[in-house]
Amino acid sequence: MENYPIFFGTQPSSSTSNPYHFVAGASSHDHLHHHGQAAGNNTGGGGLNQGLFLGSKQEEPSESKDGGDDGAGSSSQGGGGEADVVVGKKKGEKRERRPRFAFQTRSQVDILDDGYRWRKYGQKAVKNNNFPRSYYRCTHQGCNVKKQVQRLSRDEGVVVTTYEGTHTHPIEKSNDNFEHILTQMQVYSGINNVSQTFGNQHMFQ
DNA sequence: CGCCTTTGACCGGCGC
DNA sequence: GCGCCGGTCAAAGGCG
Repeated sequence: MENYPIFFGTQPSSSTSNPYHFVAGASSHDHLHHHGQAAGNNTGGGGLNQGLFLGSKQEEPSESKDGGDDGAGSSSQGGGGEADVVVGKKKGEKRERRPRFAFQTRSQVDILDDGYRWRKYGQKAVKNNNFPRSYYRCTHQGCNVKKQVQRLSRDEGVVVTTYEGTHTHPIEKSNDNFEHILTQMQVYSGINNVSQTFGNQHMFQ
């Protein structure tokens, strides 16, 4: 997972075929000031997942054993990959492919309230990162959306959140906070190979 | 009292 | 085949 090509400028990836060509739907629209709007796209992750993109699962070829402790930023970007996550059942059962998308915010807290209810089901230390990664699942019945939250060891102020799957139900709360999150949200745009920040860049801290 | 976090074990994939 | 590594399970405890 360290391989997400959403790194800021750390790793200039050639990324001619970067799968992450998504633009935050909310910000590309007018304002997301009205919460009702966000709740409207029930298919999306509360306005987030909507029309976003498919992430890729890519293995990093080399790197292998711990390449270094703080190597969080030094992981390879690999390049292209498939655009789906395979959640394989056993033996030739159907493979679910689900959209996945990651973004990073600068925040003091790991838990970003995006309007959904999440239950934590695991926490694991990952390589190249001093901070553990947390695994959450949407508690709504029948909704198997997952997300993982990880803090960069290099930059303690940056939290990477990865969503996986699509919500099958409307959002539960009005997400006022989320507007604030979008403000700080940094998304890697493969097109220009630059990370862009939405809204005002005044971030606390 | 119900829901959620915590935490170690377990499991499967992959590289060596 | 073995061990590493990331992801998930499930029991037990915590908190509102």
